[in-house]
Amino acid sequence: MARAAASKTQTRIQREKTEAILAAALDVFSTYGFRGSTIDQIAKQAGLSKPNLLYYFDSKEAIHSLLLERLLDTWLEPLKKLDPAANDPVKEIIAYVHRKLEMACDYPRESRLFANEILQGAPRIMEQITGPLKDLVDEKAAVIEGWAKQGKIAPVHPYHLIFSIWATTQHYADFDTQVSAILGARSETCFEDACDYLTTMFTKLLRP
Amino acid sequence: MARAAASKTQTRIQREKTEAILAAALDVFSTYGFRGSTIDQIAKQAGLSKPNLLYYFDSKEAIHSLLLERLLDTWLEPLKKLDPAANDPVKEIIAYVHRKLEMACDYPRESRLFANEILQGAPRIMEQITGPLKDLVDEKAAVIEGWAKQGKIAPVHPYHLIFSIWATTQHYADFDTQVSAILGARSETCFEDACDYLTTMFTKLLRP
DNA sequence: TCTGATATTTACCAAATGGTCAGCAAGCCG
DNA sequence: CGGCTTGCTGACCATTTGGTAAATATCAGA
Repeated sequence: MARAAASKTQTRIQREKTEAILAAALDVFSTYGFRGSTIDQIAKQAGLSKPNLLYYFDSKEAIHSLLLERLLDTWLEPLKKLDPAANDPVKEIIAYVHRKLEMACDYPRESRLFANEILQGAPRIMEQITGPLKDLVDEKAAVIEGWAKQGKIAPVHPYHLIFSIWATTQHYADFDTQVSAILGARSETCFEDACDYLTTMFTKLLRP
Repeated sequence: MARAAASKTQTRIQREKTEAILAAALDVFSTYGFRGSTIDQIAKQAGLSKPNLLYYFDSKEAIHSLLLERLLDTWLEPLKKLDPAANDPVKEIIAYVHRKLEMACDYPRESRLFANEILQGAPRIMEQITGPLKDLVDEKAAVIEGWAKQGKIAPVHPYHLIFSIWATTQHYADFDTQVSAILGARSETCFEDACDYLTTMFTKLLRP
């Protein structure tokens, strides 16, 4: 626990500075990964000196952990909202795709932070993956399979459906550099085009 | 240029050691990214001392550059093979998906190396992206658009089609940790399931 | 087997990095 | 204002890191 955060009631300055640090850390970690990032870099980005930053957080790892911890909740929210009782399952899944795409476009740094962590073998969030994340996916995969058995959507492998939704949506955040470079001027309508494209793709796939 | 590699004819040892180094470097770089990897780590993995490694390569960056350079050719090959004269465009694109998926599964480290580089803003391969890669994609996107206009495939945004193929196939290499953790025992049939799933998805999308 | 080229090691360096500490400065509250 | 807590800094430290230099060991060919 950080010295400053150890007290029960945070002061105004504590709140402001910790948030500034986390914001800066998100920038840096999402770009360079954990090992590729330095405290100095984060401190500079946050407008603090290194010792000052370390007054608020005990270590580099502590910042990273807190960031990942906070991330996972937000990250799972779109899938959590998938309603098993929806009366139009195709629309419900498409809505999930839209939420996911929006999240990737609104929070690209979060997406990259997550991608970096997974790429490196998820050393710091493996428990979260095999725990809450897996549980949620298992649950929702069962829902999807149920819909398929009832003939409400076309028969698809539920896990690979989820993977393909993750892959296609997060691609726009994680590989943004590449996407922008290739689209050039077309980048301006990228989000709308992607939204249309993915809607079509998953609708065609899922319509019974 | 590395001292050892400067000579025109490489000796047996030079060939062996450079390959060992590149193999080790691929392992390390693909996991930790450029900044997160150390020469010591690579040297150890290759069974060499650090100075000995630096006898073959001038710097950490030199190894990384050579790796990326070699990578891009292999990486673009599947798309290059997309035949504009194919008489069944849907099948032709599906075949491309299969080549891509196979490549992701056979060369996951290469996929991750590339992913790491793009995630970090592609500082070392931006020219390759805006150059050869973009040119190839532009060319093939035009082919796909042609097919769509002729009614041979359903009308789709050609660039986003390509992105979605990249995203879905590379996902199995880049996010393997996550995929395996979630599938658990189901991982064994992952490749076949993914192949089936993607075939269905893209066939449904593209069939006119 | 001798010799020159190639290969490898030991010892080293400067810079960067994660982190600490003692002391000084600012806020806050009576 | 005075005093106590909170916030911040500069100097410092040990370790790691990328990289070098010189000395030594190994190899291939005459």
